[in-house]
Amino acid sequence: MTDKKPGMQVRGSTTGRPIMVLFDVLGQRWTLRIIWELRTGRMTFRELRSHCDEISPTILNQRLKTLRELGLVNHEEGGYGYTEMGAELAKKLGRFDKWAENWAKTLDMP
Amino acid sequence: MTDKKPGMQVRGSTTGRPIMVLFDVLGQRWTLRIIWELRTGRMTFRELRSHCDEISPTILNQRLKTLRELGLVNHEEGGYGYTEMGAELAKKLGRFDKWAENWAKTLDMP
DNA sequence: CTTGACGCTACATAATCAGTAGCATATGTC
DNA sequence: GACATATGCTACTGATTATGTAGCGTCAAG
Repeated sequence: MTDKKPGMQVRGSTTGRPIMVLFDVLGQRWTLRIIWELRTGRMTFRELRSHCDEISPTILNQRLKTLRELGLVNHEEGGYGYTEMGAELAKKLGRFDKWAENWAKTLDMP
Repeated sequence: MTDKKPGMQVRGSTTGRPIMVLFDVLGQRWTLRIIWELRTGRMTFRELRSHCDEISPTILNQRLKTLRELGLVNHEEGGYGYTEMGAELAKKLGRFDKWAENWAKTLDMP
């Protein structure tokens, strides 16, 4: 089911280029959100689920499985959380927050 | 159809927080890829399509519509390309490339 | 032996995506 | 004017994914 790994072919790319694999994975619904929510620390499946607005457990589980296989998230004492690489990625994503605020302003926004 | 704008509610978030809107949009299939492919410059619908591995025109059009409404992409002389904000976003995404290469290495990879 | 939290699965329905065909407009060529 | 070509895009059908709700099996505590 989860057979996305750098080096393998992914939807829309026969190269297996890591960035393509990454985009392919992040381009799945909820993945970005899940990574984002974990920024506040480790949490259980159910905690994570409620942080993600009660996302369906089916999807949450699928995403966590993928993220674990890709070495971005793990599950140990304290619940789900980042691996080292996962933390790096999350840090990068964090930088979008400020940008998004500005972006919102350029769009005539609340 | 495309009613995603910062300040509005999106899937999984009642706050309309810009970062959530962003993640919601980027979490749609092909969106990241489309932004990525435009990095080499403006191109026509059809050119863009072939850069994206012949993505269905239905989807491409939907995504472009959304990206245009969100002020990230526009369509003028020379074809589709970034707006100012779009270029900023793309630049940020570009930084994932190197990270992804390293990430791939940590996963025992080609 | 009941209670509660945990990680997760089953299953049916709804939303989204994909793939192919082809239209309408514009531009250039003869 | 008739014809070819490129462009942006829509229509339509079938396949894939996501959603939502219920609840199971395990474990630790009371």
